[in-house]
Formats: sequence, structure tokens, C-alpha cells
Amino acid sequence: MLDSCSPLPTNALLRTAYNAVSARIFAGVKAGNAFDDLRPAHGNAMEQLELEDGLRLTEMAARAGITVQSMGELVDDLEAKGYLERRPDPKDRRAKRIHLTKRGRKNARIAKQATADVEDHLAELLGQQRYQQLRHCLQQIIASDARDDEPDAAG
Amino acid sequence: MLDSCSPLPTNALLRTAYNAVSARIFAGVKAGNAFDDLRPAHGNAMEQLELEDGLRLTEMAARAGITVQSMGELVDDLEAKGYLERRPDPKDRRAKRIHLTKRGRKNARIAKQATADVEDHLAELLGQQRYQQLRHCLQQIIASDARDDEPDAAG
DNA sequence: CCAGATTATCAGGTAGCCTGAGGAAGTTAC
DNA sequence: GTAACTTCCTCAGGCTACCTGATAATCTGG
Repeated sequence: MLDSCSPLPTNALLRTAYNAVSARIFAGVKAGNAFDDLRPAHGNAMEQLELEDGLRLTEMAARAGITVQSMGELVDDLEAKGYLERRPDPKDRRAKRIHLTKRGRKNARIAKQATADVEDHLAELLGQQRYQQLRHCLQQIIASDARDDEPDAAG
Repeated sequence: MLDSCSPLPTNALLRTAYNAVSARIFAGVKAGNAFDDLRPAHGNAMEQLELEDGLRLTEMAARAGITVQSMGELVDDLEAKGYLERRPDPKDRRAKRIHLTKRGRKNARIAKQATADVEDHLAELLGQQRYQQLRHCLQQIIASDARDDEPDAAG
């Protein structure tokens, strides 16, 4: 009913495609896990800890590009649900190190797998070559924008 | 700082690219207009009315894929700011027709132009062929997902 | 010890969505 | 013509995922 009236701007295509892909990943997590007390926003925190356990809140917030307070909320939530725990940093008594629990590690592994599965799905759907080209185009768009924002973001 | 540690999932690329493109469109609108009392979410309502003036709230919500109540809030906001107005439908006294004001029409025109400019920018950045392929891939992803959701969505 | 930065937390706010309830007006069946 | 259902809109309240501001505890440097 919607898409037959006018060509959608690329903008809208990106948004819709993102929603579709995200939903698919999220469904994969739930299917492999039945943990339906987690929401997409939690994924960011979980992923980071899987890559590097024992991070500080500040560090996690910086990596995710959100405020310390926002990340604090996510971590509160995840802690209450048993996915991770705060432990005092022995070397800095201001800080707390955030660690995955066993339950959290299991979930993180499943999430990673679900993401990988969806990547495979996309590669099959589009074919390897188009899939890689899609990724390349997206990266180009992102890079072009970053260049506009901060012309001397030396990396 | 983030993107140098591991290949981002396509998921994340889509999200970031969407944000980049949206921000660019939005910046274009503001540059041509200096109406900074509008936020991205309002764009959806405005675009629709530019294509077809005098729509009903219900219709607009359906097209945007959000609830009537949510669209109602956007319309409230836009009406308060003078971009559009509700007029009673003479043929159906339950309904109200939503019309762009002069100010609203001006804004909608600028928004449309900004969107078109960004499409041009993308086409230049990627080249016509890749640009078209990108759009095609995104549409394929979206279509694939829709098929999963509602296998017999007869149109 | 004091100044200033850093780490985390508490309190409160906003945008953009949502569900639920309900009134007014149109439509259909009898 | 009236009861029953549907459609269109609005009001009230709630949720997620963010935000800013303020504050307490701790570390670092002079």
C-alpha cells in the first residue's frame, strides 16, 4: 500500500533495511536463547564486554558514543537481570570493573552467532559480490560524512 | 576510535549510514530555511502532505507506519508552530483534513529539495551504477524481510 | 592538605514512540 | 429509528533510550 506510490528516498531505504536486519538479529538471539528480558539497546554493552571483559562504565560509554549515565542505566538493567556484575577495581577505588557473568557470556556468544548468521543470510540473498559492494558503499557514505564533520580527525 | 578494531556488522553500517544521510538532509533543510523548531520526526508528516494535501490523520499514520496517536502528536506540534492546520472534513464530520499552511508549503518544498540534493550527492559519491545497485540491494533486503513476516500479504 | 580531574551515581527531563479508554459521527441490520 | 458496529480523533498514561545537571568518593599533582 505504501511503496507503490513513489520511489522512496535512499534515506528511507536505509532506515527500513536497518530495522529489518536488526529485527532479524534480535529474533535470532531470542530463538537461540529465550532471553526476552533483553532489548536491542543492551546489545551494545554486551558486545563490548565480550570483546574485552572488565571494562569501566566510562570506557564503555565512550566506545558506544553515549553518556556515562545512559550506559549506567543499561548496566544497571543488565546487572539486575544477572547478565553482568560490577566489581570494585582493586587499583582504583573510584572505579568499578564490569564483568560478564556466566549467563552473560552465554548470551553474548549467542548474539554474536545470530549476527554472523544474518550476515550469511545477506550474503546469500544478494550474492557475495553484491553483499561486499553494499558494505563498501555504506562505508563510503559513512566516511564521506565523517570527513565533512571533522576535517582533521587524524586517526 | 571505534571502527578500527573489528569489521562492523552490516547492521551497524546501515544504522550509521542512515544517521549520516538523515543528518545531511536535515542540515540541508535548516540551511535553506533556518526553521530550527522542526525535528527529523516531523519530516515524515510534512513529506506526505506535500505529496497529497488534505490527508486524514489516520491515513498519515498508516502511511508512516506509526499509530494514529503518535501521528496526532506530530500534527499537534506542527499545527502549534504554524506549519499546518486541521480543517473539518465537510463530507465526514468525524474526520479532519490536514492541510499545509503557506509556511508549511515553503518548508516542505525546501525539504524535498534537500532530499533530492542528498540523492544527487550519493549518486556522485558512489557513481550512478553503484548508487542504483545500493538502492536495489536495500530494496531486496526489505522485500526479503517482508516476505518472512507475512507470507501471503496479498496486495 | 588543597585544587582539580576522574569515576560513578542520583535526580530530573525530553523525544518519539506505544497501549488503553472513550466520545462523536458514520454505517449497517433489523 | 434505534441498536450494534465501525471509523476518526483525542485524552491520559507509560516506556525506551537517550540527555543535562549536581553530588559524593577517590585519585593525582603541587
